[in-house]
Amino acid sequence: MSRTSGASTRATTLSDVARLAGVSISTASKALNGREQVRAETRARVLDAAERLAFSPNALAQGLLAGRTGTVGLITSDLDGRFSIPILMGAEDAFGSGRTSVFLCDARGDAIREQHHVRALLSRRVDGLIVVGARPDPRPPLSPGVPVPVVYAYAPSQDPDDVSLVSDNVGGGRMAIEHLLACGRRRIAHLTGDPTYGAAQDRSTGAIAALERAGLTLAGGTVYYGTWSEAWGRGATRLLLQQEPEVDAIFAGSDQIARGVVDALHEAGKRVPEDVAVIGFDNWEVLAANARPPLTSVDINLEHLGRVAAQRLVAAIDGHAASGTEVLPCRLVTRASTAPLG
Amino acid sequence: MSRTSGASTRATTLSDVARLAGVSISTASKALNGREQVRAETRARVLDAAERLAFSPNALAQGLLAGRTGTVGLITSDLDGRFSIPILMGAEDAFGSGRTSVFLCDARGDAIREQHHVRALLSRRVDGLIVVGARPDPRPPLSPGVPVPVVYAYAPSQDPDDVSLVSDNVGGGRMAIEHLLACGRRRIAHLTGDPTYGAAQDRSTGAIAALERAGLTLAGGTVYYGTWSEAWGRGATRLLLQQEPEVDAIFAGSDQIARGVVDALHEAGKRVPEDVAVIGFDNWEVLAANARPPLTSVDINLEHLGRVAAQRLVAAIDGHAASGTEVLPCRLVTRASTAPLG
DNA sequence: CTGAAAGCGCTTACAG
DNA sequence: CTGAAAGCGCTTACAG
Repeated sequence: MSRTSGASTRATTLSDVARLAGVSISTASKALNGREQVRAETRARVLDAAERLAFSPNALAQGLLAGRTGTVGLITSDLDGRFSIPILMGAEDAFGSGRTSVFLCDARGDAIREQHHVRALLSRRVDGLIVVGARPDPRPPLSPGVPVPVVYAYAPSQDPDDVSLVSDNVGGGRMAIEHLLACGRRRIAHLTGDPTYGAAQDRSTGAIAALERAGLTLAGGTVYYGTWSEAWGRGATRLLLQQEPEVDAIFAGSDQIARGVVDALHEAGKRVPEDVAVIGFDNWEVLAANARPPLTSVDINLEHLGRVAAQRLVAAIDGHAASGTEVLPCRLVTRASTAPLG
Repeated sequence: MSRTSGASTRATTLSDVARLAGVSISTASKALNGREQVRAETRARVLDAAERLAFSPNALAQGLLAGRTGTVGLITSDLDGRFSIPILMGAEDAFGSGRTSVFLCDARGDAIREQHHVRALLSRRVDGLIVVGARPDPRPPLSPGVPVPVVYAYAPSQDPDDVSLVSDNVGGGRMAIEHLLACGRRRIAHLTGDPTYGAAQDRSTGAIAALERAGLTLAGGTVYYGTWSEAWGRGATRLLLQQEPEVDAIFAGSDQIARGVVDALHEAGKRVPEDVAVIGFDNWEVLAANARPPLTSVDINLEHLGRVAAQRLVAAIDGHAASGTEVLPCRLVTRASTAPLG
């Protein structure tokens, strides 16, 4: 018999504790929960009994009584785990250790599967839901009638009355350009991904606005939209170098694109950052930190997003419902791919 | 008042359904649960009432009765989400839709935090636990006395009696070499990561054995151990090319290393795969698919690992406890970085 | 300060 | 075929 065969032994219950301590169940309950009306000596006896029996109160029974379970559902559509885990970690932090547990469900971008998970979670009486979208564009809200608070993170709900948390992509774009300007760059291009992504548009908007404020326009005359891939980063860079050989900085819309940019610059005989500074977006560690040189990148702060999502959810559960979309700031992480013009 | 303010309205209960259908609670229960002893017309009436009230049975109450909750805890230490999400997806598939929900907790490599999560999950009466390690080496088992079945995935337990599931790294190393041999390569080197990782040792062992079987030895005469980074992949490749300029294939111990290998080969004027074939390990999509050329890689099949972990856990919960470490096969994913010698 | 009783929402023998 | 009763493990008024 292995240790795990203990699965069959009944868990110790409050009445076991009460019996061992020689008190009633209600007294045992009060003693364990720190209620006032218990004699110190009695409380000690109960605590001791609980300790010896390794008593762990049944959270199901407690939840049934309280009408609150201390559980939350996190529904994601994250296929490679890049978004969900940081958001989960932020949420765990915000909920505080042990007070709340998180059900994580992956809907895989499928509305049916999502609906299915919502139903299962509601039958488990989660106190609330966090919905993490697959891409950072407005998404349809959960079907109406969900009886618990919902917070949308990363991808906002299309319903402006819902509580949504998104990254400030406009601000991130501005931040990237301002950093390049501070490095003394003046011929700055912007190569980015799929133009159907709101995030691509927003980052461009922020970038162009920051350039305008400095009295500049984009090198190459326009934003280079394409796909979120290294290959496009390379191709767009080659194109750019033909049209604007004197470019001295490139703002890439993602770290993947930035990786391609750096490679293509090397092949064209350009030094990074001496000749051309490069900045990425997402701060995806495995890509940004291992590039040659390591990439300066705009971090969208997913862990913080998760933390705030959890805070808003807790507030809503406690009846302090907010509403509307909240935009959270990005953060610049500087590495070797950007530096002042020597 | 937004829709989410519905949080305050009491959820509909079985007795609401019974009242609307004009039957007793017990009859309503039987009708909904498909028990035999209910007249068809009565059942229809109950089902209709449940439908109209959007009744969703309280899983807490059911779990309290059944002594089983249909929940499972997945404890991970995955900082970037690379392992947990595929494993979670496999587990979700294996558990079957809706029958089981998964609590995901991130211990972040901290034993205290892990212990903490275990306690919280046990108080929620999970039916079992899956523990996903931070790195694929044997790890200390959960503290004894956990009253539910535990399955260790990715990183095995140090206790050989525990149920553990690991990837066949020896087989993966063999597979990589056999593929290169099948491509007609004969001067094959192996550059890999941190030698304190059992996985690094295992992959090397498999590689060397496969070479021996073909009457060959490693190009360069030895395994090049280093770190799991692109930088090491580049450095090791330069070293190798000095010592063994005629190398015609490189087996890299990870995709990160393989990315560095490819870059360094290009810089040395070697074509991939014409002059040197390159194969990676992990099949980390973002790295492998975007390399130039895209990398052939050994996939450790995390989703399958999760699926099997869930199956073993379900079996143990049902009293069919297995024991010991089970080794799951890897899978070769071919891309353009390997090809037959022209 | 302590304990008997009611009840959270359900299921399952057990009578009728 | 239907329903009253007991009980899963706990907490919380309410008496004593």
